[in-house]
Amino acid sequence: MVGLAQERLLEKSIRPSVQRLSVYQYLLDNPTHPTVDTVFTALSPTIPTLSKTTVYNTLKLLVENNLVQTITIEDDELRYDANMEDHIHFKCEKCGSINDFFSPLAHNTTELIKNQLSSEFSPRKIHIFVWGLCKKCNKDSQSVHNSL
Amino acid sequence: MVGLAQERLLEKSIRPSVQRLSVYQYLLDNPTHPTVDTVFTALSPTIPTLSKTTVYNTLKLLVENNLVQTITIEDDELRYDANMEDHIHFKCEKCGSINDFFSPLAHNTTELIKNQLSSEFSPRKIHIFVWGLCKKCNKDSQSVHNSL
DNA sequence: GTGCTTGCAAATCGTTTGCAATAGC
DNA sequence: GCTATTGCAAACGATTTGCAAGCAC
Repeated sequence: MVGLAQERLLEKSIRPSVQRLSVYQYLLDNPTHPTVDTVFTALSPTIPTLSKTTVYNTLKLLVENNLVQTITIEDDELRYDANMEDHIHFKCEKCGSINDFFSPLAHNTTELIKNQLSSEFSPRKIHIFVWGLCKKCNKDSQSVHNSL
Repeated sequence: MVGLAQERLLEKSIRPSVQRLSVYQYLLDNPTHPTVDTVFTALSPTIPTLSKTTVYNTLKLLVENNLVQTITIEDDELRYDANMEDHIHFKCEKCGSINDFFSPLAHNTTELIKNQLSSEFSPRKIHIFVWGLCKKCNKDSQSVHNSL
């Protein structure tokens, strides 16, 4: 049996080297919007010769082939996401976590914007980013309030 | 008469130095989502002693005081926007221009997302980015098609 | 005079580039 | 063997930091 990662690479005529498979598989397994450094650090033990350049090259290749997308929710570094479905990204400004929302809202909103804009423009990709407090941090800050 | 820029700085207890007023006024006058470098280059002739560090410091200060927001529609550099209303940013992937949409769509979508998420989270800021072809580039590419 | 602001220079850090070594067909 | 891929080292560029000089109240 051939893995999903390998299958997708072959579909795009990308030679499934160990490095490429590992990077792509890592993104598929970890929908945590990792940075280049996170991916590199995570895979280094398994592939001791891995270089950061290869991680950069591989991610660039995957993005160009629409297997992975870049997430620009941070001011200072790029994140990567192998999930290509319409979804909203929520970043907690307290704990820094980035979570996904796959509700119909995300899909419907994306479609709505696409349709409204498509009379004049050709929208290709839509990203919706939300910043605020996540469930946990929200609760924590309420507890603090209550305990005062 | 005191200008709008100065008024807003004073409201936030920010000392309205020449540099700060110039940077903020530039953003108010040029809703083109400039980069740090663009702002610096534009103001340098008027303020010959201006340093890029001051532009960085000033923009950071304005962002912290909610007078300006950062736009992360580019993979590799930050842009700044003094317009704090709900609006959608559209980036043309051909000519690179970034345009605003203030349609009810932008406002309503933002409100919708805020409301839907607010049962569990505390959303503070929402950005909607759209990539594709702008009106002009869209027309150009169609002309090319027709002439084939 | 004291504290805030500015601006130069150096440092930092994410990312890209050049190029030689390596691996796969 | 030839081409694609990898990975090291150097370069690059945006941003931050340290700190001394200048400015405002």
